[in-house]
Amino acid sequence: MNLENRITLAAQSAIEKLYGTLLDTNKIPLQQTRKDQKGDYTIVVFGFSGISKKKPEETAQELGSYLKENEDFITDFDVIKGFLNLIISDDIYISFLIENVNNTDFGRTPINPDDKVVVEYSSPNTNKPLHLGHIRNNLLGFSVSEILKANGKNVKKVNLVNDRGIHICKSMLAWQKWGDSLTPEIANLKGDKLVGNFYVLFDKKYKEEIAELVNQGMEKAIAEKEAPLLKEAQQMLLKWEENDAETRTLWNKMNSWVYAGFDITYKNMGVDFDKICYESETYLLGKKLVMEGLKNGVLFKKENGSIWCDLSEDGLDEKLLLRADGTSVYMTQDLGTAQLRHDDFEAKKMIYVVGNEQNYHFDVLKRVLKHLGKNWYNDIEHLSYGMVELPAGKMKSREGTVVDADELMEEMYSTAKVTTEELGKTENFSNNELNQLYRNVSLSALKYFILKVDPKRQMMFNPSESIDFNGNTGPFIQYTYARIKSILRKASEKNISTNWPETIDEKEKNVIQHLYNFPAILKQAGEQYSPALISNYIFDLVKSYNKFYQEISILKEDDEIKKNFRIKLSQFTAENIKNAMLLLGINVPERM
RNA sequence: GGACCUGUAGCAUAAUUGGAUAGUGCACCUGACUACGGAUCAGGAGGUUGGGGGUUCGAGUCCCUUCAGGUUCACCA
Repeated sequence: MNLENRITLAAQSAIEKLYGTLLDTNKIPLQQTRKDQKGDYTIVVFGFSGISKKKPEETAQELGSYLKENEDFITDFDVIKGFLNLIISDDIYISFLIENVNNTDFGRTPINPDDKVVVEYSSPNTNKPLHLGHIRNNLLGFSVSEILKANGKNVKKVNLVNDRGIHICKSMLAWQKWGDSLTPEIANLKGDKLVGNFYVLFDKKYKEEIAELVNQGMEKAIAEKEAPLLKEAQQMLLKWEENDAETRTLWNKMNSWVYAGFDITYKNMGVDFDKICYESETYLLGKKLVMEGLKNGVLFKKENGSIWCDLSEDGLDEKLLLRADGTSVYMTQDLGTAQLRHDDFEAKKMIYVVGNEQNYHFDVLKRVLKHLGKNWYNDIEHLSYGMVELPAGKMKSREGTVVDADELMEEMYSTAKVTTEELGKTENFSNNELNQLYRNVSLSALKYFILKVDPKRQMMFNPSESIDFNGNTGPFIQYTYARIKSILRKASEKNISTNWPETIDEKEKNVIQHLYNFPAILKQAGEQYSPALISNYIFDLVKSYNKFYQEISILKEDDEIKKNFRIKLSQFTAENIKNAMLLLGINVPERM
């Protein structure tokens, strides 16, 4: 039984004895005592006044006296207004450490194979390279998957590649027209970058056409629809859906360039997938579902042949599901994808890691599924995260205002190299090891920087200010880990005592209290899909350890029992830092 | 215009889900290495939680109102 339960149970029986009322334990508000107050746990007694018929302060006093008297793990208490602060016996913390120090699965729940969860993330378009927004998506998806695994879920990580649609045709068309048979090899360029350039080129030429049409006296809105280039792209999409051999060959070729490019980026980022799906494989199923829906009368057809879902009863508009020319739209694909995923995995939850700009889309998706009679529509969960904003505003690929993923990681690497050369202890490192370390440190800075922010929040990134390596950062945590490991290397042979101290110092206790909270934090992070909770936890743990480290000697302690205890505490802290950082997809180096 | 989201110190972010004097990091100022690794630690300064009202023992958190920003409402994805 954990400490919180022990306290609430003790309080429950105390209240019954004192006031004759049996309260449910979840009606007893328990929280950790603020750092600036004396005590470990606090019972908030304002709500008990009705039962005790006394002022909150008196109630707290009585309750505190009773608990101190009758519970040996509560050694003292302190009352401030309606707050009853309890002081817990050191024994509890000492034995907690002893019991868990060798538990490498501390806080984790064993995986239950039946508790299946699908996490979809990344989901790039194959017409442009990955940028900072994708980085947030990838890191979140990967980390949330790890967190769910640690909470016992059987997680399948899925990448749904958006490989078809008019936008893909645009870059294909541009390459066909002006590409001059250029390949990534000839251009000496990553495939995704090359294709992205043609997407931008299309947009440029398209805008030129519009300008010309407007010059000739056409209205801008009409010109945007009538521009020959757009018509050509639409033709191409039609040919693609008709399985035209030439179009498909070009499509396959250009997409394979992009995939080769993405693979490099994913590898550098350290994310991976259990399965890669392609929308080109699901849109037909989507079409089928739409036709079924039409037959069953839950959808309707307009005069021009387009098919719609009426969501006015849900307080929304009509939603297009198939165009008049019979080609599918984004929603069509997603219907198919959802069905396929539901059938394939039999998952209890299907989590989509997608930006909050698509909140409406997922709302509609679930409602359409409901209309189609898919009673599992509620298994879909949209993990909606905020946009990454630059000082200049939103990133737009077509306008070139993006922070490229590869370039950003490259810059971080250089910074890590400079910093490590200046401060690191890397004598004896081979070139290979150095390279690994720079990569490790730079990725930790980047990943931590992004994951420490609550996913729901929009976050700010200023490319001209490089990401920090001091303070609340990944490298700071890595440094603490490396320093502990250094101590442990020196301590390994001297560690002989098997006895434990009877009391501990305030600083030691503080570290243990943080460690003690880890399982609860992990659980909460799993419920809220929030890596930020984990990163905040690690930072607080590390700070408390550093305070302890700075003030209390470990290896120079004469008392063997105390020394041994402090080594164990350091060992457990290091292990926990390592495991918690892995939940964020970050590795910690033994030396740096 | 309708719908949804977000406003916390110069910047970036927390707040145990309604609890105590709103924490923390960067940047700024002061101090600590003949030390187990100073990428550290100790201290200082910096706040009307966008504004106004309400609910109650108690509000950054809930309700109303107002201001500012963002997203979305496509035969784009």
